[in-house]
Amino acid sequence: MDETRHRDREATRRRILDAAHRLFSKLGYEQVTMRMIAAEAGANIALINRYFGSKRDLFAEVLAGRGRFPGVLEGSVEELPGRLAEYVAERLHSERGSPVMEALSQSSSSPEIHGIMRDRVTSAILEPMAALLPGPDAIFRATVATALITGAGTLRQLYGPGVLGTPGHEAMVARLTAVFEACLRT
Amino acid sequence: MDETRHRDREATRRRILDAAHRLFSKLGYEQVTMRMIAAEAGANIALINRYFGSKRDLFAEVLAGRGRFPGVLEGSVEELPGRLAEYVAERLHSERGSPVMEALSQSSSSPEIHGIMRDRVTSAILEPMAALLPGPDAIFRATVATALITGAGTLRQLYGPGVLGTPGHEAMVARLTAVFEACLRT
DNA sequence: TTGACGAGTAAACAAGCGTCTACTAATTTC
DNA sequence: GAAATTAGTAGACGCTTGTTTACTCGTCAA
Repeated sequence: MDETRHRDREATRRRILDAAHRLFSKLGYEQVTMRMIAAEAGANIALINRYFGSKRDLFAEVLAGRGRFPGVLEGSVEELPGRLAEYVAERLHSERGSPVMEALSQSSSSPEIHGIMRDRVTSAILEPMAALLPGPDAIFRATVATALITGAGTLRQLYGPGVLGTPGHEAMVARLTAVFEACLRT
Repeated sequence: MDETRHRDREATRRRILDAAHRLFSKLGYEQVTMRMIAAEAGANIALINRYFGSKRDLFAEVLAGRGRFPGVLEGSVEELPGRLAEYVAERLHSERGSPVMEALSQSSSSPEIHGIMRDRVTSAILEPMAALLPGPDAIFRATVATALITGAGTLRQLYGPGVLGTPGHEAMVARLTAVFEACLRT
């Protein structure tokens, strides 16, 4: 009712979830501390574990909530390489990205969340992508494409926006489209 | 002279370096602790910093010492995609890998060593590979190929040896060769 | 107005980290 | 053989981590 009430469990919970989403996407699981999340959310640190149980559980909920591969996997298979190329080209010189992909590029070294990551990558990326692909070895072909996206994220993280020697946007998309076609080809 | 002497600075130094190499390659920078390195090397923990200065410096020395991309970049350009494909196929279902590549897949989220990693990837992989490639955007094309290798390492790390739905070795190499050709093509 | 409920808070917890100091003891030098 | 050198050791340092406990106090029903 009143939008000015000061003690709102749901609102606080969502502020924490949003803050965790932003920080995990940008920095990865390990680099983000509970205190950073609390500060970003403007909430007390004890509330995080009260509402989510643990850091690990919070991470799982972030992935579960926002984990759709945003639109890229929807549409015709013929244009899928082009959409993947656009996605990679964009994330090579911008800040934002899908939380699942960001997490995959940046949190894969934390054994604590391997299970969560694995399940999420499988159900949100690999399986849907493979389902689109005709022909044999669909899962493997989807895996190769996913590896390319992941590696691009890793290098983006390492070299910063712009990465190395990126040509113009169109040329870059053209090149990447050809590569994704090779990945996904029957 | 005598191979049984108990106090040998150089031998201990090398044991520590080897142990660090093994652990960093397998687990990544963050997951490896000084105490783990000391235990693996059979040396006292204080000797690590005495001989190498700090964990960061030790990591840098590991990368500097073993950082050659092992043979893959040597040979004809025409067969480079095939050699890269063999390399990726092998590391998809085995344990061993180049320390630079392993570190790249597993340590990229540690801002502490971004500078070290960046320099090493540039000088050991990207620049030598780009130097082999004729035509425009050589650095970018080498970057795409590197992204694929890196991403494969990340997924290997996440899913374990065998990864997902890998077909037979030959079919896998054939597919990957086609993809690398698309990456590197003029 | 009172009492219960619960959102929010402050502070501490144990554990682990990289690092460093003070020391022991083996080796070498004279 | 004594003294200097130095490889190796034990243990603590300060700090940060995720987590938890004990508490305050705003809110709402009776």
